[in-house]
Amino acid sequence: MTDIAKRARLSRQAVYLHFATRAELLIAATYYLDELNGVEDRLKASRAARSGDERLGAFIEAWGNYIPEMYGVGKALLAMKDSDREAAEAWDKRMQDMREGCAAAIDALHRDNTLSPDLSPDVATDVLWTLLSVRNWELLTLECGWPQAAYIERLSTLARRILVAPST
Amino acid sequence: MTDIAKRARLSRQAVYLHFATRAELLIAATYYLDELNGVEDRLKASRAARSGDERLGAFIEAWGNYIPEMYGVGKALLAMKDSDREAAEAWDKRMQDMREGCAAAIDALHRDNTLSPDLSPDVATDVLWTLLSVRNWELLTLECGWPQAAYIERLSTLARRILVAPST
DNA sequence: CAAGGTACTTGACACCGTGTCAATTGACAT
DNA sequence: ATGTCAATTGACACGGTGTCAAGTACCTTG
Repeated sequence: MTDIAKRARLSRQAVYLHFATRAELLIAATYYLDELNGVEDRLKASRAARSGDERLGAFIEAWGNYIPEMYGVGKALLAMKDSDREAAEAWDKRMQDMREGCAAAIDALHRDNTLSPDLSPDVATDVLWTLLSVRNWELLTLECGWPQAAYIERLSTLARRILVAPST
Repeated sequence: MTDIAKRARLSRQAVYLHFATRAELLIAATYYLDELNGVEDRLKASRAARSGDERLGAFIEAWGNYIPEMYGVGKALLAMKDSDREAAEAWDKRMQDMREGCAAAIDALHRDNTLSPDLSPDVATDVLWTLLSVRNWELLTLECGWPQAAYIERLSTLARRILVAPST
């Protein structure tokens, strides 16, 4: 909080006039960032895709490119998840929202009859959701050094290979 | 530290007579757990497998079943990774060791000529390493509710589908 | 101009968790 | 009986979050 106040050229106490707790501040920051980046619209765009396969690709691209934008605040929120109920709920809600995107993509595949036959929609959603987790992005880009573009591209192929039935 | 001391029926200060810092204690705990569970041997067993495919399966099973055993301490270590150099190094070392197991399995596939042709060994190792991360285990079993056996089985099929070239 | 409100300041303080230190105790071995 | 070792109690420093009180600077409105 001291650091944040400094950057804002405020006293630490003044920050508390705007946000009651650290968690609240971070959560507000995520909303602000979302608005700034027009995330809603970008995710909405992925819903326009016709085929399930296209939709999957569009969703991965939209979400995958969103991660680095929110990673700073996201990491801070994640770090306090274990000790702060408010932070945990905010994070989990975000992840549940994201999961709906996954479920929608899987559903589209399912309707197309292109969902890999040995995966139920639920399990497929679990897999996609986990594959696209922020932690995985962290590992692949920051630890393994994948450039962002490679991350998007490789995850798209990966997801497709796992989830989409091989075209006869 | 207070809680740990209580459980050990010691004063908090006495704990510091044995372990200089919280991080040191947790790290020692991981070593102790490893020894107790004979993890070395179990991982070694996976090296005996003949084909790359077998080796991959054995490794996933060994590591995947190791995760829940170390998860308690592992989580505590992970939680302080961002704020404690010692903890970060210990964790990263563990993950690097695990990565070697991944690399060995990928290498075996590569030698068998059964590694999926559109993946370089390095990228394949990155993918397997990420797939088998503790965070992914956490998401799939604790958040998605996969039973441990399902986790192992599904991850094996998943990994195989991603990494192993479809047999002509 | 005066009064009031608003945003902010400084400074003090409580609470919690980690880590340190000094003085003491009790058991055991030589 | 003496020394050593493991543990105890109690106090304290430090850093971070969150709270509170009192004061200030500025702006609006009557």
